[in-house]
Amino acid sequence: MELYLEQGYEATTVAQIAERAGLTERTYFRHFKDKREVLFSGSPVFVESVLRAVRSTPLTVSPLDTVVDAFISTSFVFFDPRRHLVVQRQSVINANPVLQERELIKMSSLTAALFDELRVRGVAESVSRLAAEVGVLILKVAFENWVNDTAEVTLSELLSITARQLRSLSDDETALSRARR
Amino acid sequence: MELYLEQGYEATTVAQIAERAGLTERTYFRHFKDKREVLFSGSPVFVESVLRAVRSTPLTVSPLDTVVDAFISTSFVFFDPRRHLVVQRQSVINANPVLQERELIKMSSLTAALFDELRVRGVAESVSRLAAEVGVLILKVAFENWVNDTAEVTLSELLSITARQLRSLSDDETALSRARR
DNA sequence: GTCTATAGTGCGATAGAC
DNA sequence: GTCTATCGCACTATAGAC
Repeated sequence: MELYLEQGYEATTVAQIAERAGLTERTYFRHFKDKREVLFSGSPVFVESVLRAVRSTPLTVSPLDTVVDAFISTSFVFFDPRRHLVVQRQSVINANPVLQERELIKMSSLTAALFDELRVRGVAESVSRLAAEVGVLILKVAFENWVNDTAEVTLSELLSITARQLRSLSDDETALSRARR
Repeated sequence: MELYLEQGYEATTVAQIAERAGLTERTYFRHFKDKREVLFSGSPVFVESVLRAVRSTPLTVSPLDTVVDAFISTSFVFFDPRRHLVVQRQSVINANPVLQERELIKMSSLTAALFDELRVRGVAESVSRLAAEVGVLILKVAFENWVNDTAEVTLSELLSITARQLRSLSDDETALSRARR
């Protein structure tokens, strides 16, 4: 993070990262599969925490609410207390398309993991798929607003707000499409 | 595509691609910025076509319907007549995480382009964002079902079906969350 | 820990299109 | 005469094989 912030991502070599960490280049690649991965090492921990939250949610809660609630409780622990660090990390990512690619595939694997978890709970396949996708969409939008927001509202709050907005978008759409029939 | 299908993506070198095309490696990199990009050269054309469709839609149509309708009309021309080729291409992509990363960032730039287009039409920022995101989500899910489907339904039809499912997911959620209050 | 293949870049030369 | 496409060559860094 230091090197990426000081010199930019591209200008930084793995050799430099290894040196600053007091390791050899070879050892870097043992821990992280490529130059990008070091910025995403927290991702599996986050995913596991979300899945745990889903598992501990009663089956009476709707699938989408289950997912969003899991994000809310996990964000409260994972993101809200570390806003500054998260913002720095995001600024590095936003400046580099190759890092954005990696971030997107992490999101996509989060979606896949949630889909599986919902399926295991007995939710129908097509509903699981959509609930996982829509849930992660809400996370994405809320997260972006949280990072760009100057007024320091919590990510947990923004997740609720975004979920509500999405519902009202859909209500409007439903109303509109009914009106047009 | 030939080489990627014959030998796999990783096992294929840029030198081989250039040779089969009767060019040098250096010229390949003039046309495509990296080894992956050659599989995505159709993407900007698709995006432009979608944006044109959005522009020609009356402002009375809701934002989400505008986006979905644009996908339907463009898919009818772009995907439905070339199912076999699209399926082949997708099988190469699905076998290689680095190609999936590239695909995801193309989707993300489609979302950004749609967001801008809606904004230009005077749609509010937060609505534009969500309509673009939800629209692309519908495309993603419908496309995956289309590719995996043996019964040859058109992508255009699947787009309508998926949009309807998403709406009913949201209706259920709304009903459920109201019931729980 | 060492050794190597290959992706990807920078620069310069050449040739053809308009 | 300018613009654009191709090629050749030297070079670096990532990533993987051994």
